[in-house]
Amino acid sequence: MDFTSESAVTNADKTYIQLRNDIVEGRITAGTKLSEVELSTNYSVSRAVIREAINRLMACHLVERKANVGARVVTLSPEGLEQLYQVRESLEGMAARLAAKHMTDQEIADLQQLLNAHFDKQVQAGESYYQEAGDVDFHYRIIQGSKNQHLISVLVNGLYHLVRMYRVQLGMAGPRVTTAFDEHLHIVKAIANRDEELAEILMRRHILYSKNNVQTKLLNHSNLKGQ
Amino acid sequence: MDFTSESAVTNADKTYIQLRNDIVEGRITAGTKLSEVELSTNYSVSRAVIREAINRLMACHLVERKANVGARVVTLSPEGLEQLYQVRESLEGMAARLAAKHMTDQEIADLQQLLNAHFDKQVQAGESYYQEAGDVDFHYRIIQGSKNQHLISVLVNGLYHLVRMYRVQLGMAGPRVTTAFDEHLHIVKAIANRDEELAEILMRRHILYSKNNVQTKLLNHSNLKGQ
DNA sequence: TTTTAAAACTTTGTCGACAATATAGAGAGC
DNA sequence: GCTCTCTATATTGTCGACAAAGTTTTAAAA
Repeated sequence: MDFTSESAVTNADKTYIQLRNDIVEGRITAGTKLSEVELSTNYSVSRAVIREAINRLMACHLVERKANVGARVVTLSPEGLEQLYQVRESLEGMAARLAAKHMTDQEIADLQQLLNAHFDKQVQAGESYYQEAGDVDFHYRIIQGSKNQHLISVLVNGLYHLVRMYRVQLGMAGPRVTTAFDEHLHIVKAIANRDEELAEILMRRHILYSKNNVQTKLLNHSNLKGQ
Repeated sequence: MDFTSESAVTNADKTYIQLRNDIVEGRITAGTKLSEVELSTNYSVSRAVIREAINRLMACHLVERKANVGARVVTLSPEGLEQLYQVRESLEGMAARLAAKHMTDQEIADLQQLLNAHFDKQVQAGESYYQEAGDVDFHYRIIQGSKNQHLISVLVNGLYHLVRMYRVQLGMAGPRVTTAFDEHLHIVKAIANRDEELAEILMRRHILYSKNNVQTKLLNHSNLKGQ
């Protein structure tokens, strides 16, 4: 699940990752003010490393800071979700295009095998499996397959944490399991055929569908909370 | 030129901007090791603010850091340029699409007027004008016109500094002046017609052309340096 | 002469204290 | 009773010093 296998050598690294997970997974709720002293006692580190962690969280749009005032965890909103998925559509579409160009035959074979494995598990677990891990795995591999460092960095180190935050906090389970799987199949097929154009189009459409799905969920969510 | 009109309230802000400019404009050459103590004396601030500045520079891909070793200014390469422009193509294409949807009529009118003004200056200055300021202005407005915060942040606060670095350090003057202007005209026309699809296609093509132009320049550049 | 290991040194990572800015509260004036 | 100002308090921004990790130098052994 922590699909980046990021190496945390320094103390600031570890604190950043901890804090990030606590935010993404809702243990620190959206909109909360982040007090540096409070955090430094909670995480048992000095304010300096907390500040560095917060700076990194700003870089991936998980917190916002106003000078001399402080940092707050971002708040989730339908507009934010819309905009996030627009960027995903754009970047991951390009990633699929580049993956069709740059992935090795071996990598493509591995990807197909991954889908097969997920399909098996899905059958076993009664369709409830292919919701989180499988999807993330799939998208992550294609992003890596683009072999584009900027793309990889912006998506994996940046936006994907926010994506995960929306997913977790909206309690992503639900339909769209099987259909998403089929879409993944078609995308891989296009990549295997080295059809860059089609790979991009299919990926964009896939994310567009995904957006609509998540958006309705968000609306239900806020409706429930509103009552 | 400093088209972001970013507000630098804190000392770290100012130092970040100074350092960034010194890197982008080549006063600190690509590949240089960034010594924290040396910088802190040069910029007359403590190591803490230097560290914060370096962290922000990492976020926009202008420096890379290895833990316990130090930070280096990135080195420019044909591959890096290619990858950078692939991301630009993707994101700015989406920006144009969204601009066609979300820009107000007034904003579009302003944009057309901007192009006209640039055209006049271009005639006066004998075609050498429309190389930097005009181009940046144009792209910046469309990015803003997308009204997508993530898009704006990734491009303006992130990748565009690297784009500028390539431009400055390759000494961007040269042809492609008039053709780029025409392409801009067509893009604005598509936006004015609210033709999202076409706006995206034209912008992507525009950046693709631009990439090819810059790439040949980079090749010449490295050839010259190699001799 | 080459290789290896240890010690000296340089650089980064972390910390606690001080300075500057913003927020909250009390009190005076209207 | 309300508003405005001034003061007190709390929080962030900045600094210099110490700790830890990496790098270079030096010297000894093969």
